[in-house]
Amino acid sequence: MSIRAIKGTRDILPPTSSVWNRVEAVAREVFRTFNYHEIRTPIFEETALFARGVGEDTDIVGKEMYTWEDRDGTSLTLRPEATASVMRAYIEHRLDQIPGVKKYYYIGPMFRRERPQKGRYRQFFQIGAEAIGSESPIVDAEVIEMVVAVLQRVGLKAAKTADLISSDLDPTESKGEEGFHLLLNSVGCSKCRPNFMATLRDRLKDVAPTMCADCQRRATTNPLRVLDCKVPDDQATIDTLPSILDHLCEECHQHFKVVQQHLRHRGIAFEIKPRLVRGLDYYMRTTFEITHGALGAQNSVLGGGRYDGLAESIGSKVPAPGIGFSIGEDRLVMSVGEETQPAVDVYFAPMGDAADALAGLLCAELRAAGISVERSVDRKLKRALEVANKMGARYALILGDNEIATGTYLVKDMASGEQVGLTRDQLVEHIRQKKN
RNA sequence: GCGGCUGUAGCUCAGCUGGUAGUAGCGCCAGAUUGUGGUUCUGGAUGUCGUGGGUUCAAGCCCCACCAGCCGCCCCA
Repeated sequence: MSIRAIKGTRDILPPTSSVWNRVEAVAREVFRTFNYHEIRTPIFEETALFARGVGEDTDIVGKEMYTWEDRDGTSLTLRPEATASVMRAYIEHRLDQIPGVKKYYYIGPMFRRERPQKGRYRQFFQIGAEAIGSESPIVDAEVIEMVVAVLQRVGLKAAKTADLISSDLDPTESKGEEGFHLLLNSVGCSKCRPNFMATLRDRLKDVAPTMCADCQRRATTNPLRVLDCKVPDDQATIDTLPSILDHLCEECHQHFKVVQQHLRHRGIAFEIKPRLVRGLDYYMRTTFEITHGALGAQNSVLGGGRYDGLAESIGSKVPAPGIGFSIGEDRLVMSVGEETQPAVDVYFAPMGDAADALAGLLCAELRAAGISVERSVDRKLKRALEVANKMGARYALILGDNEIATGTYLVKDMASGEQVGLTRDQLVEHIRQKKN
């Protein structure tokens, strides 16, 4: 058997690759308007970075990383996410010395060794952004506003949200299933979360035995996950469990309140979901997620949150509070849907040796004018036009002995079939005009 | 990592209770007189039937293992 792409990886081919390009271009443009700048970090790092940053006990670190030992014995890991790397770079280059809130974005592949499924790959792509250097809830709201802007600009519609706070997202435009849906929560801080965890564990001791097998297990391994259980019979019990939002300390409560206020000011619809749990240890206070109905089981398009303690956990002496998100680009592209690749402007068919000799320079001129050109290598005009048609070319450009004798170029509009003989000067103008 | 389903030409698929692969549709290639496509007509190419074993006189169809994809769980983007 021939060599194939390995499990969980894939080739992104045209025309789908053009959707990826568009999504990335839109993201970059939106980020620019919020004054975010690109950061490119290495694709592998010392394993310890992720172990400490993401958290030893998370599934990501515990069983999903691609880790190997380098020749000198250091343990290296293909990055499973980028926030830890951005923070590492921030600390390493003393970016805290730059005034104001530091804003970075990245686009690139991440690696997690999970069982592949639709919307979940072992090499997948994230578009993410981080705002570091401020604890202000205004930054939280702005980050969320920015990512919502990316989704909208890419053509997604907001879904009808249950406890909708009035909105310019125009929720009536789409049916609940189809659009995207912003979920918001606060998971507290190092002061208040332990209290909540204690009461939650306490309660679970009593109720867990009546719940599903998964929940009984989670009750000890990962109590927060119980809140996220989808088994119908468990829902009644879950409703009786304490909510993190009732256990926030005063600072966290205030912070969360202000985030919501600012989202309302901007008319961004959201749903508060006290059960929203994130799988990375570094999250605190604000967490959020956006789901999209068209995706199936892996319906989360992006997730994010605040990570004020991350810098310290990877060894920084200076605090570096921050908030960020990452978009699952593979999933975003899926929910955007297919698009057709822009067709070539001109399919150029030179016929005969004299035309061949002139062809190169003419192609160069057209391209220099911004016109895309495919030069035919077929000898027969009939064949050339067939190919031009199949490619969806807008124009066929014919140059043979007849044209050379009269000093013209025959331009054929493939849609209408009309042909005109033009001089060299008229040629570029003609094609450009109709191109717009 | 666990469970279920699936795997036949480039794509979508057919293949009856095991008998030696289908003129299938789309696509591709070549023709239907000399420099004109999109419609039409004619002809053609392509498959180690996911891979490797096993049962059988005989396997695309049955059994086992592996691989890959999809769906669900877990988790997350």
